Amino acid sequence: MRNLEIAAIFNQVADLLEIQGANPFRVRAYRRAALNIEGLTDSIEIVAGQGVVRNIPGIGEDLANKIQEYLQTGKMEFHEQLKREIPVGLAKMVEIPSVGPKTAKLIYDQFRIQTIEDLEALCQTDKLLSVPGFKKKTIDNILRGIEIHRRRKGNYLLGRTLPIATGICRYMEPHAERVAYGGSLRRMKEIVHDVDILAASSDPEKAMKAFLSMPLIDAVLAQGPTKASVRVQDDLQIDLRVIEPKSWGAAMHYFTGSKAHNIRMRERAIKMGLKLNEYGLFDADDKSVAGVREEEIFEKLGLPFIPPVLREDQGEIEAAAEGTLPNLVELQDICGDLHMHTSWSDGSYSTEEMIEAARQRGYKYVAITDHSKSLGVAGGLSEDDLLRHVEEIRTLDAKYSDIRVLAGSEVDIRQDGTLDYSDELLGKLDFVVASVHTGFKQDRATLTGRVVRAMQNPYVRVIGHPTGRLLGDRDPYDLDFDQVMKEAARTRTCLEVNANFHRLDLSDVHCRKACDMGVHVIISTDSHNYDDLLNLPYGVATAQRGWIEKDRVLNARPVEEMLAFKKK
DNA sequence: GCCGTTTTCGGCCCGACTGTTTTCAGTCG
Repeated sequence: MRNLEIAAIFNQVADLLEIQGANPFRVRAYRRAALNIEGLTDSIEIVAGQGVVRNIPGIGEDLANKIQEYLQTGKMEFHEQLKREIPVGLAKMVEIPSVGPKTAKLIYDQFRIQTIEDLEALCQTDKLLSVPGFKKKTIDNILRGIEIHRRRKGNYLLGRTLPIATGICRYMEPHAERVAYGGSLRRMKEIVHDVDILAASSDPEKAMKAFLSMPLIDAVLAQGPTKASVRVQDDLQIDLRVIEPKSWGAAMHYFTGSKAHNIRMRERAIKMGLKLNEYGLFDADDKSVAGVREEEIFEKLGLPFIPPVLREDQGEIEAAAEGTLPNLVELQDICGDLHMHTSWSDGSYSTEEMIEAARQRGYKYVAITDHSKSLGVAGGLSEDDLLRHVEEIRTLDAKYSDIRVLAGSEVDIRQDGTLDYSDELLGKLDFVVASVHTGFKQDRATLTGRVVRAMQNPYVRVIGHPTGRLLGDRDPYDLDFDQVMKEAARTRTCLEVNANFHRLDLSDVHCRKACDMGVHVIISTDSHNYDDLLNLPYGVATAQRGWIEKDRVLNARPVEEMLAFKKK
């Protein structure tokens, strides 16, 4: 997959063109192309091999040629040329908040500054004051921006950020008529960069005042009558926008994004002789056609409601127009959790305690899947222990009438691709998850071979956390997903959508690919304690972002039907 | 640079806040 490489180059070309002062629409064209290549489920080499690069939205003749050139030579001459004309350091400089392309270019032209360190040093002299348009405040802002840029990790896990946003909404509720979070958080992206809060109020001043007096604020970055930005712990930025209640729906749509989705929606509005902005949908006479409810906006644009998780301009508007939006799996469809650990291996609670917790969540079934023997660090069970554990599970299963308890294992896929227990032993279990926990650094062919071999085992129903990634901590290991998914479809082995918000593995992009390739999934929490059970919504949202429909999710089926999904 | 219910040229989404300006450019989302 060289998709990300090409997307990164297009993004850098956009940055450099912007600094050169190129046509903004040309810049946008590169950005849009980058975004669409990033979101592509297939590898760009394959798409190019089939000669259908131009089917990707935003890729025309010119960009198609540039992609071909890069795939064939490993370079893109236009990109190289831009790098010769403009120091790449300038592209880095625009990453500083408050420094845009114009400022970067100006500073470079006047002072030949091209690194952030040099810019900082320059700001500490008074040389910049001689430049028209630069006064102390501007310079202070640049220095502050440099500091934020240095400190910010910029990437915040969905599961860490959502509770903060929910807390702020709860805090704001008494001070406005309606409050909600929007942005990438509402779209449930695995990583978000900030928090967008929207409030509807006929007294914006009151709402704004309440927001700015929240105790958790470290600094106020900007504040106006209807819009404010603040920074809280870990440099997380929170933006608030206050609008009138009559604009609630339009504003929710606008602030949920994505930006690419919004642009497409506005273009659609224009074609229908309408104008869409955060205040509403307006006709040629500037009369409001819709705005109070988000659903109205879609209705008046001739579309069914598009769920926020799909709003990425990845074909959802076309699908909506054709009436072919997916029948997405929903949280309430999930009737059992099929991956969890107990104190028999590295979980925190006893088998009975975990069953009880799952039962209280209303699940109809649960699989207890502790680690297997070779995973010593996680207290993997020996064969004898496993047999005793199965006995315990059978006893507990008999005790409960309202929840079915399946005896399982998360069996290790060993470095040579064999499984950690014999087939005879696996045959005594109801439900087997197979996972890679070691040898992440092996080459693509070896790792792919291990997973493929595991899927060929008749007892393995699902591959756990298929890419092994830990968001922000560990890259996914190198798997040939075309091969893995083909084999998963052929052997009717499910792939797990691990709902732990550090993993979300499969990712949304891989879910979409699974969808396209006829692979079934299981959404599991991989719980090690009670709190982990609460992660399920993140897994469901990730599946939704990958357009996964209910009938593709095995644990959205009754237990007998789920178990009857036999392997080939 | 892309694209087509205004189709191969001439458009391209829209508005808030900031700082420096007296009307706007730059940045951001």
